[in-house]
Amino acid sequence: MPNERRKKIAQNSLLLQTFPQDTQDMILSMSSWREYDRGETLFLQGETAKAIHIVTEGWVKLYRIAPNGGEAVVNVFAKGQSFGEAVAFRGQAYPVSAEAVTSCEVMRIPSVALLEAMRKDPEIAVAVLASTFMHLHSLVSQLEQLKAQTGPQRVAEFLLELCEQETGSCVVTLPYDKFLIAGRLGMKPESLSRSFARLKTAGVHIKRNHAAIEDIEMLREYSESDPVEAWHKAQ
Amino acid sequence: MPNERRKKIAQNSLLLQTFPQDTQDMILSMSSWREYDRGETLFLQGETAKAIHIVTEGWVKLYRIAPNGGEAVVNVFAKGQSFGEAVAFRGQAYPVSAEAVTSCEVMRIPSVALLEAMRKDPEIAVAVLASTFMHLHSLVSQLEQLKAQTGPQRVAEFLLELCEQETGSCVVTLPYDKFLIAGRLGMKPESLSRSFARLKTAGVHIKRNHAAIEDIEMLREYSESDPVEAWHKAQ
DNA sequence: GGCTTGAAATGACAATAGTCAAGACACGGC
DNA sequence: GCCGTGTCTTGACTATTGTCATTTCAAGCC
Repeated sequence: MPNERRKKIAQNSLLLQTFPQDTQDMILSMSSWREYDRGETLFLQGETAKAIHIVTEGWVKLYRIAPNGGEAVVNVFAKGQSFGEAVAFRGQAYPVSAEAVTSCEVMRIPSVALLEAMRKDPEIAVAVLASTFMHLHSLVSQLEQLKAQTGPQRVAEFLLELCEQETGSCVVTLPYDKFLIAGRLGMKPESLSRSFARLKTAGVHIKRNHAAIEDIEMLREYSESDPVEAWHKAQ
Repeated sequence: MPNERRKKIAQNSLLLQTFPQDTQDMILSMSSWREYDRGETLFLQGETAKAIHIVTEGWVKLYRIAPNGGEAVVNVFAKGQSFGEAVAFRGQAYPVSAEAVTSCEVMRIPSVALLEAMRKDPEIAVAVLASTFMHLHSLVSQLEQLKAQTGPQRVAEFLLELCEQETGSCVVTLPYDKFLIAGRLGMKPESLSRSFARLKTAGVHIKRNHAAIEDIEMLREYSESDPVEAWHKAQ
């Protein structure tokens, strides 16, 4: 396999990119890769964490099964993103389960490797904290969305995060199937469908797994508007 | 003021309790205390973080104002709890705002103090990461609740977290006013009222700011049951 | 081409949660 | 005790979301 490619992706990940070269090499030499098929489980909630994961290809979802059987998608990670930093250090139990949503390739850094690096260079600890903070921040954003925005507004924000531009119009590709998108946004697939239908008046047109956005700024305005106001706009 | 009491609470906080004695002393000597009146702001989202906070008396809420004006309560902290660990190290901007919900007393640890401690003893970094992980975990739990449980079930779980026992019956005191509880649980005060009414059939009786739980296990079963099932029970 | 299959959209209905307005209740001041 | 204030509860109504059944659509296969 193209081992160099993997290394490059890992080195450019948010977690490792700020580390000095020799530390990166040390960590990479202690890590392993594994490929997963779509639907395969990386780990289950409750299992003891012994490694940090970095996605080098494909998509991985973190989810949680509530005691009542409901599934809550906590996050979906793409190439270059890492997860499990904070939990691995203490050998604690994963609070979530992880599953491959496409066939994918994941790098496993044994937590002892990072612990060792942290002992040598306290700056590494700060870098790990910074990376953990990103996750914290993303969870806070999700909470805000769930508590303070309507369904269609959450969908609008999701689409906005996918496009790279700030203004104008663009076409984005939906990264995974609608069932998963719905889960990530805390709604049922049917509600997602209806939300897409609503967004037509805000200049969004869905065709298969592509979404055409007429005017990014208009959509942003919609996602940031007052729920009652948003309703009138969508009539 | 009883400075000894403050120090004791801070030392028993989840963040500091695992630190060696001399590190605790060093950190405490560099910290300051401040009192806040109900409603006063500790900091606003977007401000640069320079310190970690530990509540030594009263209650502090972290909240976020969405672009559309909606408020989302991210968490409410009691005596002995700390927040702002991950963000302070990088001098990043707070992702949330903090406000005193009762008159309270808060200790501020300048981030330089902890950075210094981390440089001396890498174990400190692991302790800080563990503490950050607690926050991460609590946010994940909240997401699960919001996405996979009905209103009354979330209220039931909130009550269960307040009682210390695992079985039998007990009376818990609602720690802050219902408006704030509603916000924390992602609902309007009216819905909270109705949820309480529903929980009567699950053996919960609200009187002022006290909640009497007839049978803790029965309530847990209710909070963990399937939403549709839960509805039949509540009829 | 016609068939099967799975994902996605739609419609009808039930249940949940929000909004607005009115009423009940405790607490403090006088 | 009485009254005002603010908090909490209740009721009526509306909007949103979930559920279930049905239909549409596109893609793959023989």
